[in-house]
Amino acid sequence: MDGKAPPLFLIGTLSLPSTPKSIFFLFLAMSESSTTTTTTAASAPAASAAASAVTDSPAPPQSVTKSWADEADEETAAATTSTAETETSSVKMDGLTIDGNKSNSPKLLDDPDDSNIQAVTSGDTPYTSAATFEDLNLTPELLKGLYVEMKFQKPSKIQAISLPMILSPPHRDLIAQAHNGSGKTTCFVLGMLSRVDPKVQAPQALCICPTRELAIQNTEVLRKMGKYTGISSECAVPMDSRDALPIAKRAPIMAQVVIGTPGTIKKWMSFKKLGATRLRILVFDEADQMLAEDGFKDDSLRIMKEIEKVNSNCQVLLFSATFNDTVKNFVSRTVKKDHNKLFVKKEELSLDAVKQYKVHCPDELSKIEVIKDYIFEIGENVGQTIIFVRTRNSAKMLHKSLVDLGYEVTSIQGALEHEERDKIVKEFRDGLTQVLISTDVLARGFDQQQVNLVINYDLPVKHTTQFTRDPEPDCEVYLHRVGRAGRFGRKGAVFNLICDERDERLMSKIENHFGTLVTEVREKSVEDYKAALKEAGLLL
DNA sequence: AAAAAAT
Repeated sequence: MDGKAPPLFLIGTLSLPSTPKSIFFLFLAMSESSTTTTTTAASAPAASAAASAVTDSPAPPQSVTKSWADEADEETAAATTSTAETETSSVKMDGLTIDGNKSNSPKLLDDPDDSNIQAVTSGDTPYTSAATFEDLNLTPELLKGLYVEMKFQKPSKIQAISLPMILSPPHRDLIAQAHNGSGKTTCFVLGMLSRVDPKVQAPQALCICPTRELAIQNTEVLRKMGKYTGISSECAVPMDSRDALPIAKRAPIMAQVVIGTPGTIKKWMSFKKLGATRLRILVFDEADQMLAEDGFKDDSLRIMKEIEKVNSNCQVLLFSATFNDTVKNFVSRTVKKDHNKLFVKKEELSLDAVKQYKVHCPDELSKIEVIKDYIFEIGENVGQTIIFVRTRNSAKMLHKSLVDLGYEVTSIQGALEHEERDKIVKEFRDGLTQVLISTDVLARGFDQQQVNLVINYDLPVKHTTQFTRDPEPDCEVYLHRVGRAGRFGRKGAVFNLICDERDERLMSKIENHFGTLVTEVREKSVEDYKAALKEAGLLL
């Protein structure tokens, strides 16, 4: 691309439903390939070609830890050299240092969207940021859903920028990154709903998600938002044993929107029950995971190919809060060449509204002590809590320990039966349970506004380096876990339980990666934890 | 080999 420093333009100020006073500045880069200059009341055009480059940061060496997670494991000392990805920074950002607003305007704690999004648009289509939902030419039924059902007032920042790109011809593919809890789901759900032709009774929008829970959640959001549109939808996740008619015997899917997990969608397609000829829009939620080598890459590409076979004009949307360099590079080659993209620098990705802490625990057992003696003591009144663990076994064991101690906690992990998973999530959503122990099955996307506290019982570790002497943290997963708190700008706190030098190094690598400071809590007294939660804004 | 999906 170009190596010139593109000029910057201030294109809009917006506010969010839950944060009425917030003001943000959005800078977009403009380059020679387009010269757009329309302006509306509170918005202006998004721009063209320019791009982003992100780099990773390293950190120090070794040690070993014993945890329940490791019990079933074998210690292999095969030292893997840290992943040195061949990153052709085909994209660059020279003059694109868009830190302008940082120094100018003080950050508001409850502002979920206070950082910059880099927009790179293809061709010369001018996009005007949407100041209101009315700007988007939505049907009255859909607008009503937004206002009445969803109780939205105005588009969030990512919505304001991405929706015009999604909705206006020529309906280019879009890769969009935005912060956790900033309203990505609304972007693609609204996109799907508004691109469906109500008169056509066939699948026209397809959304693929990494977990059953996310597919169900997204389906629920779509049904709520689309309540007045009459648009039909189907959730493609494995069904409960009993009332499930074998797919071979089922009638073809007529629903206009299908949201599901890769396996079931593949299955439906291979049984010719899910036709792709009328598809107009294909969405990958948590797209980086859906297209990652150790994720669902094969499934995703397979599905895309199946669609391409019968359909040449299906818009592809890729959404996630994280795109590491490797995935980002691959992903850009997966979609059509003239796609648009929105990216956030990784340093600006961690949520300022969620305060991060680390707690030193001498050993594995003391982690439980910290949880019950301190965090539970004061955490009960600050909302719901999710405790993340690394393995299914950890989930089971920690669950048992806490239940034996008399606490009411539940746990979820992929080995549970579907029904059981659904039940546990429902109980948590209904507020019947206060504390949920989870593997990374819920690390991404799970949206429960009452969750204010996240505990990393185990830090997330990259699987490939897990048994090396100096494992790498999984920074993406870390960010997603943290993002379970602080939904839509709410306040939150994370406690990372650190046990040994290995954990120390993981933690500091995470801090380096995001350029954030994780405050240490001295496990001395309940007062210290109270102070921490006060600082996080969760206690008075 | 983790977790995720699902055969």
